[in-house]
Amino acid sequence: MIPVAETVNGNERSRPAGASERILRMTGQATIYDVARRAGVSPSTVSRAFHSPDLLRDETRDHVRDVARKLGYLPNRAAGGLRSGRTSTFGLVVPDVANPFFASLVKAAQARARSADYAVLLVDAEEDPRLEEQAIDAIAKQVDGAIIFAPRMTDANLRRAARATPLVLVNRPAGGIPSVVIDMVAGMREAVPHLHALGHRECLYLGGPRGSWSNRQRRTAFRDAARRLGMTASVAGPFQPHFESGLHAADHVLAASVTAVIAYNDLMALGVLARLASRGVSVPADISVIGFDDIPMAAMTSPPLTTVAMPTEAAGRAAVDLLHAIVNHDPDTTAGDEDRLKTALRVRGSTGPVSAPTSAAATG
Amino acid sequence: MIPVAETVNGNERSRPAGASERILRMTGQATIYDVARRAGVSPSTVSRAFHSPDLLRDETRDHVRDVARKLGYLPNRAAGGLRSGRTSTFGLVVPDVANPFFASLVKAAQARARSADYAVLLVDAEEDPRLEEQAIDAIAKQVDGAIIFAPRMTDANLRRAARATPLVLVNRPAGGIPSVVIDMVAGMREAVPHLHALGHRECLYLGGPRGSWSNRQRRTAFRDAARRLGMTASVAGPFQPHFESGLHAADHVLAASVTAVIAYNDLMALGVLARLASRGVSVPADISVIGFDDIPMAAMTSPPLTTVAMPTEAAGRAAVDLLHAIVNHDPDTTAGDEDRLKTALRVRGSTGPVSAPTSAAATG
DNA sequence: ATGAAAGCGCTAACAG
DNA sequence: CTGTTAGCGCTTTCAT
Repeated sequence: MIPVAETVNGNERSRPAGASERILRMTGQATIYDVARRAGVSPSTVSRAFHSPDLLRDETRDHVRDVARKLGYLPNRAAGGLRSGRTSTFGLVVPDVANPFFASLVKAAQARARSADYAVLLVDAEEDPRLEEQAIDAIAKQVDGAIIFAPRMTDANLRRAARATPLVLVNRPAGGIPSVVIDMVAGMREAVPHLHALGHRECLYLGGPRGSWSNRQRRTAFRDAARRLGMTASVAGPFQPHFESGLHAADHVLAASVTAVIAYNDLMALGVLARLASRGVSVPADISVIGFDDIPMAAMTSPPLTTVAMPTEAAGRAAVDLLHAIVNHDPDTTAGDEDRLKTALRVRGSTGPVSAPTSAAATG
Repeated sequence: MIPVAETVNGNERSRPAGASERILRMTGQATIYDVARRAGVSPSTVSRAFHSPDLLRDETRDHVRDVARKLGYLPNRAAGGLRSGRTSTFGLVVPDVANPFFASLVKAAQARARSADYAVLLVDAEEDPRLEEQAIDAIAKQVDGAIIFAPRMTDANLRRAARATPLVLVNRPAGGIPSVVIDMVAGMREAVPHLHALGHRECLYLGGPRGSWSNRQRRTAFRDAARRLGMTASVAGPFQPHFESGLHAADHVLAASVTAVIAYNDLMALGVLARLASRGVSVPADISVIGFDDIPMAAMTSPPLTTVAMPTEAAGRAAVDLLHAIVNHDPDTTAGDEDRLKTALRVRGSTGPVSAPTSAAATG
């Protein structure tokens, strides 16, 4: 038999304690012990060189770091987390990363997490409430806390999940759990009067996913605002929050013979726009369309889509900040906190008033 | 002093070995020891109940699982990984999650990873090559391998990173490292002749990010294809691959007085479209525009944008499959493997030929 | 078919 | 300032 190799990639490998013959591990990686040995210090000193540099003489610190770099030492955070109880990782669960709305939230959250030196474990729940629940359980122990965008999970399940790891909910308040919510009601209260001012008297809300808290918020606010102005308000749905749903929903719009439409989100609104155009209906001359979210692409239809802008990036950052504060027991943060962010109607392009209201539409 | 609590959330907590007085931990979570004690078995049996169920009597397995569920036991994968060397987590590094192109890749990869029971650690590198490198180092030890979409990293750095953890590169071959590449050259070889057939004789390529491998591929293929057909080919750029860059780039298009434009990606192409429209230029009557990527929104401009469709979801899945095969030492996978996926020109809407070629444009 | 014991790589008391 | 020691929660030989 060939004698056991003593070096891997030129780096000596050994373990001081009881272990005598230490060989190469699967991935020839330098551990904290290798660095310690090579630098002629103890493992604790290596650890301190990175985590508590001020406890070390500058000289020692620099030397250790130098050796570490030479050996290509990369710390195993999971191992450290096991001991310290802190993984420096946040979970982030969203219904659909491919949806620009969530994508920008993910991006902002990721950036913010990084600047606080946290990694992000992402789960795309594929708009499936069961996956949302499973996801939280699956990652609970690997993270210091999680940001959950799960519009369809029940309060009970959310609370159960919150026992496994600190949670921050987004756009989905559930008693006692800290959350960041975007105030969509305010946006609806701008959008409906806007349509009214344009002369519309019959409007239709195209609903989002079944069971979605956001959708209930928007729908209720829509009905309230319309009723208050004496407008005829009808609703259709539920629809999946996708472009394709908008294409399909456009037929409901035409059937309902309304002059104004507010869609659950931009993707749907864009779908409506596209289908209406292919049906020869002119927007906004014949029908006005408003969508929520304000994704960048909404600006580029002609005329540009009027939207209710949701501060998604701010929401992503706020969620990370809140979670960070909770995990680190910042004094000025109480459990049950709820960050509330504002929406704003964003009117783009020409939106001339319509001629005259058409006949009433059924309320569903 | 108050005697130490023996139960947390109703679950007894204790540790068999040397540790005598075990108290509650920060998050009152059940460990494998709690389950073991409660089920009257050893920790190894609990572990086996989940990982090697066939080694146990059905009776034992069911009992243990039952107790585990009752106690709300969630395994700490990081701890297991420490021992077993497998974290069941993949890293995924992309330049920009908010870009629909990457978002759909992330989504597909995530879904595929989950179905193989892997978690995904996501890093958004913010189009910054330094962050790309740091990201890999930062997550190397927390993952079993990583999928890297880093168009700007150097081969040397990539190879260095590949020593830290198994890597699969996307759209960025680097000698020896397994990769999944989308064959953009083929797409360009369809797009340019398409424009030629439409009567165009002067075309402009709007370049992507500086240093991007993808961009070099597309640009070279563009020049070759145009030259072969005797077309006047010019290029502009580099541009950031965003909608806003397209708005700006549209001015180059008008200045170059070409009749056809191929943009680095859809986002830019849409920006060009928007700006041209606001300048009163009619597409495709005056100028033809083609973009790469084929994001869903590209279908909804009027007329719809002609695109070169990139199989992003397939790429995401392929990358995960390849990485999975490598990590698990599947026999039919060799290091240096390169999966190659095809693009396809997707012509949408009316694309009538132009009247006559304009004067030549400078080649840059 | 199950248990006992050792230890993954790291950090945190506690000593000096 | 630095070293020693003892685990974090889990998996895995090695014994039964």
